[in-house]
Amino acid sequence: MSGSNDRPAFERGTGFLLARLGSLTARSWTAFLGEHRLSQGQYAVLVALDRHGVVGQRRLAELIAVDARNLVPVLDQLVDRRLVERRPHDTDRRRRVVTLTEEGSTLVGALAVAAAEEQDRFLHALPEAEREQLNRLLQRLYAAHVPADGPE
Amino acid sequence: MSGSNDRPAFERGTGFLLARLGSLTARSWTAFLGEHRLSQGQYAVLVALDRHGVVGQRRLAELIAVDARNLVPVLDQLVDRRLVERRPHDTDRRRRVVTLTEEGSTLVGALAVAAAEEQDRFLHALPEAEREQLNRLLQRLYAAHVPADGPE
DNA sequence: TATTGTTATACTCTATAACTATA
DNA sequence: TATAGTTATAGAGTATAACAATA
Repeated sequence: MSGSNDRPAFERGTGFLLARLGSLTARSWTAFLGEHRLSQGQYAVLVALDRHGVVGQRRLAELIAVDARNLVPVLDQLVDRRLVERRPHDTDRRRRVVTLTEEGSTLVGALAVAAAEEQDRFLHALPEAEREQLNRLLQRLYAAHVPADGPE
Repeated sequence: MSGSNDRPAFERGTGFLLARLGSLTARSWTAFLGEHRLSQGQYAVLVALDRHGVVGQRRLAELIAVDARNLVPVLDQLVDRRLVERRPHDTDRRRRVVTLTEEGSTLVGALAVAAAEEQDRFLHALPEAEREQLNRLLQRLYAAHVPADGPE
């Protein structure tokens, strides 16, 4: 007698699966990014900057759904490697504006193909149509939890 | 000029979304489970045991897709709270067999409704049909990465 | 030799509290 | 008074390396 009881199957609940699959995906990303000496958080910053251009740290933290405090050491490391720059804001002297350097931009571009292949490996169990379906659903869910691209 | 360039939108890639949404889901679970003094890992163990019954630690680690070494302290805590028991295997003296206690089983049952509500809150952006679609896709993906229910 | 469980250790991610300098 | 960035710190998740007991 193993493998069934009279309770709902939370092990198959969407929330449970999202958390576990997120963990597995993060592991996969970590292994892949480690080859380029990047953490998941660092890569998230690079990708977000590549898409959104110049932003303040607060806005950047929102964009990648991490806490602004935890963003500080991540940016420190990226600045050390000259992949991003922190510069003072033109008018608001509280702010420090973050941008990709030439080198950072090049790295994101170079990783693009390999990252796509890595993703394909992880999704190998799903045929193309289902992958697109999954992607659309995840985009909608993500948009509901992360503030969209706004002004400034 | 912000919000577009000529590169593929990795920020919207499935792997990226899975990792970020997994993180957000884990945060949501952590906040919810914290009210019951449970970590995500502890809850994963309880749920897995509730479904699969008596298993060894190696098999248990596989079932919830965590490393067997990291399972040790998690089980220690659960044993301290008398939610699970570790007992010697009947014939193989290397093994220690893990089971839910009466108290652990009761707790999982008590959390069932609240956990379902928590999940609904997180998925509020998707209508029912899409939620089921998402759940099916995630189940298939999860099954491809985690060994299914086997003998013993 | 291989397997089960374990310890020690380190890095990443996340969260709470409190501080500074500006607005 | 509120906001942008920061520091210190702690807990949880994951990973590598190495070990004892048993098969």
